[in-house]
Amino acid sequence: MEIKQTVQRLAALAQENRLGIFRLLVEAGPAGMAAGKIAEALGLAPATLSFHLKELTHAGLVQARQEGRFIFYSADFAAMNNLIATLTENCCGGEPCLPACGSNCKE
Amino acid sequence: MEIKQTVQRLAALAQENRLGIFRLLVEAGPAGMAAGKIAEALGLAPATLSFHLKELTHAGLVQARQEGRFIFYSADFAAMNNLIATLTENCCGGEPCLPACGSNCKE
DNA sequence: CTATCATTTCCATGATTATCGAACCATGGA
DNA sequence: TCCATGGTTCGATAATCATGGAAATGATAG
Repeated sequence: MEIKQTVQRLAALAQENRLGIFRLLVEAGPAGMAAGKIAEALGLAPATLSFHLKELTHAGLVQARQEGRFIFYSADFAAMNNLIATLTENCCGGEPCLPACGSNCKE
Repeated sequence: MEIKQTVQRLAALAQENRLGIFRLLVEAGPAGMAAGKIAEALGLAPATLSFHLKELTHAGLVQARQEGRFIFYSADFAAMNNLIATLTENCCGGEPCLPACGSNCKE
């Protein structure tokens, strides 16, 4: 992954509200969540939420899909994978410095 | 890992110069690298480098150690592990959304 | 078409960040 | 002690970011 893109994605997640949004969307799964619901869940003003969603979308970490009058946002898991893979390869000396794959690898 | 700390570490890496510094330090390994060498390698003014090193140190991603007249900075691999683990658990729906541990898991 | 609801865009504001020259502090050798 | 060298802190500046009210847009139902 391009270094510029890595920085952009890290920056997108490096903000409390945006990280909260993303975590919520991960929880929500591929179906995603309407903008209004997100705003409600996190107590954000519509304009503020929109601003953050734009950041996340622009970074490629979330996707938007219109459904009726609502706009559903969902996490882009592949993008997140790429980011984590890049960090692992690129910032852990080639070999993952993880205790190898956390708790879910060999079980 | 605390969410505040996660945000702080993401923010520390979400800047081109700082990501560059960190990658350099990962390459340098546990021995680390003197501040001057980092500045030289990345073409940063001393004050600018110092500013970024402080960010990284404060986020717990790098460690400083004085050696003679030099100050050696090194990547804190454990901290990076924690960050990646947190992102994996927390932002990939509990189960890592990675194609499972990249290329290095089962080999 | 119009009314209405969901969301975005526009705009202003305050806060934070990045940069770097200059002054300062610390260490080790003459 | 005094100097040279390696780094940091201070201070100023410009740029970017976060926030939310108000107005505009887009979509749908009636």
